[in-house]
Amino acid sequence: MTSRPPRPRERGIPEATVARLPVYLRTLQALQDRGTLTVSSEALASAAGVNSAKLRKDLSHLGSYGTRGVGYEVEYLVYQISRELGLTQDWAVAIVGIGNLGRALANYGGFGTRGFRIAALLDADTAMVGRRVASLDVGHIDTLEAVVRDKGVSIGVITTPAAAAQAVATRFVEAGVASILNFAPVVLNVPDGVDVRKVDLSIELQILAFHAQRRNGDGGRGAEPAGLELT
Amino acid sequence: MTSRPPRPRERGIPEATVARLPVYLRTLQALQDRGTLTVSSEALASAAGVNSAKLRKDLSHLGSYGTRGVGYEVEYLVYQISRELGLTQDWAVAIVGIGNLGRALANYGGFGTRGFRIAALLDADTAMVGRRVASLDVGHIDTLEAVVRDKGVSIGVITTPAAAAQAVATRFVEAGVASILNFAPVVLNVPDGVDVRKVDLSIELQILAFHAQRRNGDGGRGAEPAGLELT
DNA sequence: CCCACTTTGTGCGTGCTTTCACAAGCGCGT
DNA sequence: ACGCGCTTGTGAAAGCACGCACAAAGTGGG
Repeated sequence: MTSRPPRPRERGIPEATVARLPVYLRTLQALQDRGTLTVSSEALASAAGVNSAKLRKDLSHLGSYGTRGVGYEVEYLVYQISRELGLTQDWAVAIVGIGNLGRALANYGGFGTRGFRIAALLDADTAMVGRRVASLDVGHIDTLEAVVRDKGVSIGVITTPAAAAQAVATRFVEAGVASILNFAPVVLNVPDGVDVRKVDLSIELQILAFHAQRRNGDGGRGAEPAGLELT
Repeated sequence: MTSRPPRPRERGIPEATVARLPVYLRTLQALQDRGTLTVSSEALASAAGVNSAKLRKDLSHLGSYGTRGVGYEVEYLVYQISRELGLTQDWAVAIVGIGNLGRALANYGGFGTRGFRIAALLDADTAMVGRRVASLDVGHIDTLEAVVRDKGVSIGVITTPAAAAQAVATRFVEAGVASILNFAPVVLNVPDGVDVRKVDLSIELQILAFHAQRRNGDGGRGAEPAGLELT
């Protein structure tokens, strides 16, 4: 029953492409640090771990930024991708749930290179409130709305226990945050127009386990311990 | 095609389906905890945040475990999915890189419910080696091969700085670990047959930023359709 | 100026994913 | 026993994504 207005798909850059742009960007920045000035699609694709045709098609969605016979100018491409991803502006991030994971994220210095700034840390535990983590004072969850408003937070990160995640998400949304990164192992329910991405360790492990089981003898049992052969 | 060891296809469950099974599993376990005995595809899909037709098709790849007119028996389905994902056996996990993130993972109690067991923590920093984290003694990275062999490690988790990740991955592979979960922001280069999954915070943030920028007035092109307003 | 060589940008075929729509099955009340 | 209502399982269609292969476009040498 989503009576959403027509989805104009707009200037559609395919979602699959968007997901790869950050990888290209990082690869290009590594090249830049090494002083590389231009790079061919073949070389860049190889470094980014993708097919070169796919890379060229991905980049073609941004525009024609390459030079035939030469390749792409690294610096220029870095700028174009950054701009497309919105990294030329400043994004204020709030992290809710300052447990082990929340602290790890807060201290993760290169929080994705530039563009993102951790503006606030919030927790429900009064024993945690007031403590200083990563050069920020941990605030109480009750101040979420004020913090979002005063600090201009536009991205919310949820690292709370599963039980608290939905409530935090709802408060984020009602406070006007439309981008949420969820580390809690629950499916968040949010209104249309709010963008939720989830990072889930146990899901990744389970997918690995599935393939590992298939590689081994499969069946219901564990078969032999890890296969010893490779190559 | 070259000579693939056993069978390349077997009972091909689509990759997209595999990625969703853990979500269904978790949702079912939540229902189970609440005492629910059976669930319809509609209700389960809603709770898992997917379309009910998709859910039914996904489950149909495992077999016909539902009852028409009734739905799915929760407990039975939990078992079937668990078995398919390989969670009925025990997976020994080694975490390399005991920084903030590594510690967070080590302490993350419900490491994805049952099925996974953290068997070892390794680090290159001698100041960290010997310390006790999450009831385990941190070992030195040089013992990786011995630990993998002795503890039967089949899944490696990399939480090192980017610069060290590739070397660790290579050592894992050569030690016989064919499943790697990588948190370091680099593209890992591994031989065929090794399964690498990556979890990358900054990539997720950048994708969120892209969509957020698009929701707003956009940064490069004013392609904003009429009637897009919020608050 | 022309030609050989390099590399981009893309049309097109192929295969995977999602969604729709409905026949087949199952339980229950009568 | 029978039919009604509900729900699964699945063809079929539509939509995406991927990768090949090649024309177009640019560079550099003679």
